[in-house]
Amino acid sequence: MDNTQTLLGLIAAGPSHGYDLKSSYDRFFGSKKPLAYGQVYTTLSRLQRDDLIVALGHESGGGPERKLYQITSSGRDRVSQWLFTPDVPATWLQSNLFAKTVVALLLGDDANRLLDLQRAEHMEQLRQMTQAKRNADLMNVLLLDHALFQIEANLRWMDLTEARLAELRSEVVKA
Amino acid sequence: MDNTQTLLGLIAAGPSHGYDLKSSYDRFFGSKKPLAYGQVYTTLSRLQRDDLIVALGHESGGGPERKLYQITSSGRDRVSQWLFTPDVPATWLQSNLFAKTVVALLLGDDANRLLDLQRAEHMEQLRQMTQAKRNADLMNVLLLDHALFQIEANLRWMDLTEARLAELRSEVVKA
DNA sequence: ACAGCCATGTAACTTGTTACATGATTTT
DNA sequence: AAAATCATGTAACAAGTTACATGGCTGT
Repeated sequence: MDNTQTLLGLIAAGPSHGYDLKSSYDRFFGSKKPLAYGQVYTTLSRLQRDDLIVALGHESGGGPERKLYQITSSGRDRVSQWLFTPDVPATWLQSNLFAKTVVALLLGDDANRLLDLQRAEHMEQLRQMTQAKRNADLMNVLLLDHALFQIEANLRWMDLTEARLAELRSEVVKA
Repeated sequence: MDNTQTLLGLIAAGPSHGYDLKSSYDRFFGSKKPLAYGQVYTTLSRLQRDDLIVALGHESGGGPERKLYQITSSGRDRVSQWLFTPDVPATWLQSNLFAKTVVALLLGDDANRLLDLQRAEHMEQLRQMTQAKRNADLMNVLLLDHALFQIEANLRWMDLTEARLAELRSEVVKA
């Protein structure tokens, strides 16, 4: 997902320090997949090295020392470029689900079993996320909707694939 | 997508060497996102180090030296575990598209513009992939179908999100 | 006094990317 | 003879994960 760009984007919204960035990040992008502190501080030093952010100096009043970082104009350009450059398709063509299915077919292994297991997991996630949407704020509803749409797309693909398994098996043997 | 696991899966299908694995990989998983040789050989040495594969010795007859690798029983276990352990939801909750949208909202920047650009790119990909399906073998049809379903899901999410932008802006300001 | 949170960082390790270097064989 | 392809690898770097180390402030 590119944590570096996302963090830079958060700094672009206003000067901040590592600890705070980590919690903003987690708040916006979900309790699953929390950002590690190790990641935050190493990323910040790289951003500073590349002149995309600058340290505003230490703030020590009322609490532990905080290092405030502010975005530079160069950093602002970078964010803008990131935002308005649409992602290329490579992303959509790499899928664990597809890779596993291919390998299962190559091994003559039980591709049906794999697909059934994945389907069960997808259904369970569908259930959980639909449930979670009930108490979520608008931002999290959007996040969950995105995941829900993807899950539904995967389910449709699995149905299609399972219907074609026999054909696929002969295709793989040929290769 | 986890290249390490995928390569191990390909070796599980039968002993092979680096060069050959790279081309199998590219054939199965698409011309976009070709696997770098650097990746192949470093991955192979790590797999060997971890006793997931063993070298069958050099084959020098008729051509350059080739190092054949074979999967071990430990490696076979690993593949099996990979295949039949369904992916967890974290994957579906991290999306560049979502991250960009959030950052655009935070910056008070033009989220509409971002979504329109992404939509245009998605439509173009939809067109290209639909076209590509015409001359594709079954395996590639499956790959393309997977991407097409994802693109459609993203398009639907973008529509939904755009319809909610006004609401979202006030939500973000509150935060 | 102690627990819990705020805050920053380093070290070791894994994975992935790009570029470079080398040389043999096959095809034109 | 030259070009394309087969084949293996190293070096340098970027990014991500986990674990560890440190210390100050706040609330009970």
